[in-house]
Amino acid sequence: MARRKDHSPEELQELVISSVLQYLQQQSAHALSLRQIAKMVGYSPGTLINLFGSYAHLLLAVNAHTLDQISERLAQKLASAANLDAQQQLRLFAEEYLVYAQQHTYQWRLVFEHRLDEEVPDWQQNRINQLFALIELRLAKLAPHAKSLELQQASRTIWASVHGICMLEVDNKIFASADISGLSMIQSLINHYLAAWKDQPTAHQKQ
Amino acid sequence: MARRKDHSPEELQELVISSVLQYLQQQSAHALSLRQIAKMVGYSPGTLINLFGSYAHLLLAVNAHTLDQISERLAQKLASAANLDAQQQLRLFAEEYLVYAQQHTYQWRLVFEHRLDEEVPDWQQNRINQLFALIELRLAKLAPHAKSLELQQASRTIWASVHGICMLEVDNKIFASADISGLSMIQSLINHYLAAWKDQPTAHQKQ
DNA sequence: CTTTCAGTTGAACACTGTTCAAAATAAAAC
DNA sequence: GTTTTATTTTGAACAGTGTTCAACTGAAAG
Repeated sequence: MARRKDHSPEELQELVISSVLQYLQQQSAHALSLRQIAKMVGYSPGTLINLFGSYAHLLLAVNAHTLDQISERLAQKLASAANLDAQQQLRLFAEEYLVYAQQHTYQWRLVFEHRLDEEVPDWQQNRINQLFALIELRLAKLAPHAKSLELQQASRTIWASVHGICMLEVDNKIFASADISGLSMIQSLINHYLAAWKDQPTAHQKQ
Repeated sequence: MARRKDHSPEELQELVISSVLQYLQQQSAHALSLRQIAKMVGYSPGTLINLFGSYAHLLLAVNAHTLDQISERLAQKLASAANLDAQQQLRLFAEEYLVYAQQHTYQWRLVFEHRLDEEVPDWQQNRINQLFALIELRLAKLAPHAKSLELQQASRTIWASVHGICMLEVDNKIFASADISGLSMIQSLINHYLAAWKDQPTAHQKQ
């Protein structure tokens, strides 16, 4: 059984990834399996392992796709808000991240739930660093005299916080009054944190 | 094969949980299995299922233990800092949460990675709500005129943010200068957020 | 002593990801 | 056009998973 002219290796990769992405619109990746994907695309499990190396690497390829989608959407959002001031841009940035997590919950979750035994590949880290660069650019406008270390500190603090809020939202772990949502929490975070930070990028910590 | 007088059901539960906790000091729960646990305690897999209902519920019992440990440590930390002002208490509270996550990484992760098909049981949510209450008490001291909704909003925003920072730290996803750590991020978050919040509990959002 | 009852087990089931020799086809050589 | 070579694909086999359940054992009740 040699190459079936149905798909080239590249086409098959695309087919697999888009099939999984479609599946993740309805159900969690926990309910998925390699054998199930193989049936979906009409190939055998072994073929998919030849193609991706392992099931874990197949999911990693799916996650790469997701991270690209997120990057693109966030960049677009920023581009469409070029006329706003830096703080509002950062708020929209965070809000757009939340919207993506809400609209593609299972897909978004898989990125952070899936653990490779090896360490995270460089290209994945590069994608994340690009996002940090977008944030730091706006922070630099907010506090022109802030040092590089202070920009890095703030960008990572904000991103980790926004991410944490999104996780709670997506897991339905908010459990408070109906007036409290991921959206209002993100607004509270960005507004309060930045209000203090832009006047004092260095955190003075009283002991 | 009837009751072996080795352990009563309650004793066996304790034995299983403490065995799993011990295992989680060294390795991730992903590398664990029901059959493995059964071997560790010298019983058959079926016995453990009879006892806990399912493997998922066994892990849930482990998580209950972890949440109790966390609650206790946080409460102790607050008790030992009763002479400090509310903001410093909240900082220590968050820092202690981070320390726990660092010291019991696999155990801490399991709490948030493990998903039950059913919804989260009430007792688990109650444990979390108790922690929120501790936070809101300090927030009320910081801003005596803040309304209940504003206290809830702030407590959840802070907790979600701190949690997000801990996840990044534990996953080694910080990747910046050596001067940036989970600890410094938590200090930055608490100091900046609270500095602005206590003067203005309501987040005014400019659009 | 006999019956009842609850705790325990191992075999069986349906699944999982992965390996690999064999089979099938496409491409290359003749 | 035929044969050889190379490559892609597969299904069976393997070791593992959680779960079910009939059968068995030991202790307690009558």
